Formats: sequence, structure tokens, C-alpha cells
Amino acid sequence: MPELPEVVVTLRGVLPHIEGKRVTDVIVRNGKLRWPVPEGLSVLLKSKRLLSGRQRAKYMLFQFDHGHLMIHLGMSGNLRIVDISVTPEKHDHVDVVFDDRIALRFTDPRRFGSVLWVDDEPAQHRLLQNLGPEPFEDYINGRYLYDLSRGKTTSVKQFLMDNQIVVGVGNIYANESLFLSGIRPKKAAGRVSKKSYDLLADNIKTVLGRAIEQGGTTLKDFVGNEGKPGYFKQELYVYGRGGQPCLNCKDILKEVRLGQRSTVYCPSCQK
DNA sequence: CAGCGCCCCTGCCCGC
DNA sequence: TGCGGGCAGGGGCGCT
Repeated sequence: MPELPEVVVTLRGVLPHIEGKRVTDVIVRNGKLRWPVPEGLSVLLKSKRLLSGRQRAKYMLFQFDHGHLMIHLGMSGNLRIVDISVTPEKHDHVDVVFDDRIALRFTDPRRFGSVLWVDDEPAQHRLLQNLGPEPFEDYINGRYLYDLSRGKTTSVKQFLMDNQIVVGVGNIYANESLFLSGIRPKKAAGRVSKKSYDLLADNIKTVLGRAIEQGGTTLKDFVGNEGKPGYFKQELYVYGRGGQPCLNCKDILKEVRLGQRSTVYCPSCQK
């Protein structure tokens, strides 16, 4: 479900309901996530006030005066606000309960997501310290991508999805930005021209920005703000469209695997 | 060190 | 209808 737009949409949807409120309890029904949910999270958070929330890469950081609750949605994770009277279902693993009887409910069938506690500066955390910049930073441009890619033999798609280069670009948006930029996904990153990277940098921002505006991309069951699905699916050119005609030139879109991920491109439009 | 596969896990869809 | 195989929006880690 979540690439950066879905994380942003989720955070925006959830935050107004809980910001400034006190935690009364944390209920962990299944703590076996990507990383174990820390023991004693409830003791740690009880009666503490949630000060603010922000996003870093695909992580959500909920700030308290003594640290941050750090949540990652993995592949199938979802975070929403529920009234505590709503009976938890099979994959509702964690509830952070607030003083007005609402809960921040973490659901994740595949359990690739994580719910962690960070004592000190989040940027120093081992899972965050090696992350590259956010895609909307001004200095993420063609020059930046071009310079970092020199000499790299890995595909431009995998380069783009490398969190040390730029964060937040997952499989959907990598496919889409490469299509819009006319770049073939399997082309070696080090052999892509400066002009192409100029286009690519712009298109990454355009695609991610537009996806956020549209409330994310709902493939299966993602719901963001106010329970609404994401409408960006309607604007996908290639992702999930292998074998179908290119919306630009009608040629049949090809689907290949790159780094174990499905990769779709137009053999005519992408060189 | 860069690059590549594996793996964590459940659900769903497809073909036999 | 049942079952096996493959695939799914991520990413850390170990190996070459």
C-alpha cells in the first residue's frame, strides 16, 4: 500500500484527530512485526501527550516529550482512527488509545510494517541514519541524480528506488516517473543522460505531488483521509498495465522483473 | 564496495 | 472444489 504519497495522506488523515491528546493505553495484540514491538510501550506512553507528527521517508514519526513513536507501514500496513468500541479484527495488531476514546489503529496482514520507539534524535536512529534526502528537496534535480549515478551499472529503476539516493519512490511511482521521462527502466543508471535525469527529477516530484493530491493510490484496500480511497490509480500509465496498449502510442506495454519487482514500460516511448 | 537475491508474512488469483 | 505456485505497494541483511 504505501509509498511516500500514501504515508503523507495517512499522516494528514490521522493527525488532526490525535495531535495534542493524551495516550491512555497501548494495546499490542500481535507484536511480531518486521521488528518486535518494544515491550512496555504502554508504560512508556501512558498519560503522555502527543505533540506532533511528521513523515521521514516512509516512516511516520509521532513526537512525545520523551521520544518518538516511529511507524512504518511495510507493504500492507494501514493506520486509521477508530472509536475504541469498534471490535478489532484479525490483523489489527496495535491500538494507541487516546483520552477521548479513540484509537490510532495499526493494521497489517503481512506484518512487514513496524511500530518502534525512538528515545533520542530520530535522524540518528539506525533505520534512518543512512537514508537519502526527501524527494521534494530543492536540490533533488537532474544534476544531483546525474552526479550520483556516474559509474553505476545498476538499472536506473533500482537506482531510483535506492533509499540512499532519494527516499519515498517505491515500485509504482518509479515505474510511472520513468515512463513520463521516456527512460527505459533497465538502462544502466550510469548511462542515463543529464537531460533525462533533468526530466526524471521533475517527473518524480510531479508524480508524487499529484498522487498526494489525489489521496494516494488505492490498489486493494488503501484508505487515507476520512476513509476515502486514493484516486491516483486513475492516473497510472504503466503500473499494473503490462500487456495493454500504451496510453501514449498504443504499442503493447512490456512487463519484466527487475530486482524481483514488476517493471512495466513502453518499448516505443522509453529508450 | 556495489550489486544482487533472499527473506520476513498473509491473501488472493490463476491454472490444473 | 481443492491445491500448488506465483505474485503483491518494502527494505534489511548477508553473500559474492
